[in-house]
Amino acid sequence: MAQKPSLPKGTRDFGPAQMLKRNYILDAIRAVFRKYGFLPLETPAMENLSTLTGKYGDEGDQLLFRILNSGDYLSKTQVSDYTTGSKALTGKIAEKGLKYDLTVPFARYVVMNQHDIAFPFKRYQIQPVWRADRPQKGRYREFYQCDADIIGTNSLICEAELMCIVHEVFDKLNFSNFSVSISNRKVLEGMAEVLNASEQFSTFCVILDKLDKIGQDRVFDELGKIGIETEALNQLDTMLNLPGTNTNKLEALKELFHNSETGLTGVKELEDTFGYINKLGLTEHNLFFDPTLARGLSYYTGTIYEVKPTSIKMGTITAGGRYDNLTGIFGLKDVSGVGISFGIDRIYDTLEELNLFPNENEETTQVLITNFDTESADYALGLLAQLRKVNINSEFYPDSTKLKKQMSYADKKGIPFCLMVGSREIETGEFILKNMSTGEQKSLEFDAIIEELSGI
RNA sequence: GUGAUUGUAGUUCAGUUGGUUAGAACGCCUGAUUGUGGUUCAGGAGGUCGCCGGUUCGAAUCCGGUCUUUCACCCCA
Repeated sequence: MAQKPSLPKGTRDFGPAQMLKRNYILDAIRAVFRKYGFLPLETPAMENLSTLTGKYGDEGDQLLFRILNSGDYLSKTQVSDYTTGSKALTGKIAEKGLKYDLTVPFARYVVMNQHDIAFPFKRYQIQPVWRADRPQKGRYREFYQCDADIIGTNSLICEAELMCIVHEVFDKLNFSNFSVSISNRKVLEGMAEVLNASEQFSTFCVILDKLDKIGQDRVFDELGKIGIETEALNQLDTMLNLPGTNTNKLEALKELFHNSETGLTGVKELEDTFGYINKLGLTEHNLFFDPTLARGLSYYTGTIYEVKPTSIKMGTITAGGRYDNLTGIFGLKDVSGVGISFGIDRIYDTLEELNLFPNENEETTQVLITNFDTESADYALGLLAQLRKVNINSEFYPDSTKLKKQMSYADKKGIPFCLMVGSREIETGEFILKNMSTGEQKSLEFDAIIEELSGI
């Protein structure tokens, strides 16, 4: 008895209709990455666990998919490993894991190839990653990341260029209802200094990050619980709700940060970044300095930013930031990088919800030649070859079944034209070309048909 | 990892307090139309009610387990 097939939890098939749309997004992203001078890179699906573990925190380690060793994987274990618990045991029976993101394998690659790489190194990478998370809305166990990173320079011009990339990609996709929030981790450190909470900086960020989710009141409650005083919270309230333009906000922060060197550096970096953005000709309409932005704790040290759609309810669709010491964990110190990651799955959902996918698909077949019988099939194959020679996407129905079935196939596949090549047409040298959307048919010589089809 | 939730035809879903042969819409197949799709009409096929076990004279329905779906938390894209 046949068993019902199924997919592993959190994974999906992408059918032809979905793939055409996904490729539409990926092509746009890839084209812009190339335009800005990024080179492609791919790394293996699996990495040594020693490369992956310890880079994403304890939580992250638990979310790694581990690959069971090949062969007699129990040969290196003892009964005591089993009784000690699964952690001790997995270390001995699994040496490899599926990659968790693209950034750590990239850092591993840069360190391994540091002598061949011309710095600053600009690479883009579009690959699936895997997390053993419990799936939910917008979260899968296998999903794609589209990353571009510049490593080996501190220049804030890179930040500005990444902002241009964001705008250019979404412009290419005819999507304009998004906003970019940008901040700098040094600004957050400045805030923590003003609040006298530098010691608890990472806790401070975790709580602040919940702001748009649980609201300022509850965030302040939690901050109060970790010992931040009411007076300090009043100052924080001021900092988080600065009025005016990006420039106004940064100016105001300078006053508030007069005792925090780190904070002032952060403000300066943001000012410089905005300056470069202007010089690159990008209007700031979709770009906002947001002092409440607190994402990306793990390795970000400077600029941080994220992009969200404004007209619909949707999480972050693109994000990134600067990391000063990611290669340091593999032994290459003082190499700063900054990157961007487009979340194609969420961009897909956004474009779908806003109905922004183009209707026409160049990739689908333009014309279907119908199959009447063996003799006309031989003739039709010659015409098929000629159509393809002039780059008209075309196909020939492989079986000489009823016309009804063949045309129904063309209809379902969205093929705009059917070409009838039967004994009558072969005799007269005029073939019937049927427009499937209007139902109109013309009897034309083959040259005229090519002309008709190329003129689309 | 924690707490909920879902599963019935290819798809989306009905299915009463546990009671005879589990239904609908859409889709699919055949014909009306032997050289014409998308419209219309007539007919037809299609189900281990997720899986395993339990309660019962009797289970799609109640109970337990398991897998799966979706959602929230943790965390993250």
